Amino acid sequence: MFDPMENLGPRLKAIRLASEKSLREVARRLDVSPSFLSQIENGKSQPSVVTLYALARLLGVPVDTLFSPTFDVQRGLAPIDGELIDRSHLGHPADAWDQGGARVSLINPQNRSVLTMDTGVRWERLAATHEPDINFMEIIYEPGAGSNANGELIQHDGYEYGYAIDGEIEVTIGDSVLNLSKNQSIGFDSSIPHRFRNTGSVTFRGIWFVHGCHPAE
Amino acid sequence: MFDPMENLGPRLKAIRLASEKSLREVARRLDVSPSFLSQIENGKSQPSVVTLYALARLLGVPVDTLFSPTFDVQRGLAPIDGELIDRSHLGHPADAWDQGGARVSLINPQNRSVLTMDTGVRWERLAATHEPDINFMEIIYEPGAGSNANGELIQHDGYEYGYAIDGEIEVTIGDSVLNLSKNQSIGFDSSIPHRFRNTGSVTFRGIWFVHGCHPAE
DNA sequence: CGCTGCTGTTAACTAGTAGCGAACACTCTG
DNA sequence: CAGAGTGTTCGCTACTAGTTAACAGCAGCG
Repeated sequence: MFDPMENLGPRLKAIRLASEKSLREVARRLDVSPSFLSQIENGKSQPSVVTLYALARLLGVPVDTLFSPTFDVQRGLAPIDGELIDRSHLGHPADAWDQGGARVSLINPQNRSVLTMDTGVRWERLAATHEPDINFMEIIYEPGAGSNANGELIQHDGYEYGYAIDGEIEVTIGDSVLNLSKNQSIGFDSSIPHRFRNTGSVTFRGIWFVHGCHPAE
Repeated sequence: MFDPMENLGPRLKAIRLASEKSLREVARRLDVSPSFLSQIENGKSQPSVVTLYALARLLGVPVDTLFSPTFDVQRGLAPIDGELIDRSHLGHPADAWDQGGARVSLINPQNRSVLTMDTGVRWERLAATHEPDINFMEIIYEPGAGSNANGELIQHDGYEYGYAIDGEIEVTIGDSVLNLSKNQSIGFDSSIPHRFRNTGSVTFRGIWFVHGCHPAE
């Protein structure tokens, strides 16, 4: 058996910080004193069930998330922990993760499954429904990084949609070379050969949606 | 808001009975007194967080199950609750704009097609491919605004994915009320009745993806 | 029938803690 | 410097989580 309380505090704190709420703000909305909340977060006190529940609600996470040390909201179990996933192939982006099972999946930044490529590219999964051939993720390209080390174009069935949160990225689609920068968005038929490359000097972050309408079902 | 404790006791009892364990047996394995367990089940006392957790473990259900007002023991997720659903009208979000034609579409913020609702809700289209039943957009909810003026839930075929760029929004899906705040992301089967409402004081902005997988596939 | 062993429920009590207010140290901003 | 924000610690108390004990009801068994 493992002690559920051990991780509760730190976890709560992590989630609160991730959602950029101040301790006092959460305390106020929870209708508890800031001091008490601090004590909870530092494991010096334990909330009652009602408080715990309210807290989970406020932070937008299922209660179970607060217990398991590593936890992936969508499947209710400790996930494949990112980082070390061996990804030999690099096939279709929509295959990146095995499709999870939930009908509803709300994910906190620190709970995302992460796929790190060797090239300074990271994909962080944003939701896992049981819908096939769909990937919803945040993609991060460090300066100089490209979707493909040697610069070749890739293509796959389906469509791809993206929104630039931060930074700028060079998008090559077919013959055109476009620049996608902050607040711009893009959508394209991904059967057209394409490639991304961060030619700038700041990290690029974008919300990406890959819809691989299954070639051979 | 609903009171989480109200259903906790009865629910625990139901689950225990379903698994054909006697109160005393559960109490013994939980290492609490039978009387106390009885009090919990009858709402005359409340367990501590540790006890609750142990109880959930013992009964083999996720903690959240114990809170959800209606649930299905088998699937562990609150099912679509029949009571308030009838809403056939209220078209499909994926039909919001007529489907555009390009294979590639890069859109600048100031060039987006905008759909303004009367309720302080705006949808700004982020890409227009010729893919049917897909909508990729930025959605903006002013404080107080809701996806539906009268607060009804809507449902439609397909899936919906969202990422919170700024602010916070209350998401009701089925029986669950979640809070989606900055950097959090969500994905859900949109055939479950759902609703959004900005209950906070700042404008909510999110990247949204609605995928209406046409019913007759 | 009484006895034993099970079921769940209630009453009275207490040890422990959930939660509080006040004061703390720190960092920014003006 | 003051002022407003951050989170943390201390000491206290009101309350409640969890206890034991006695309760009622139902089954089988000689």
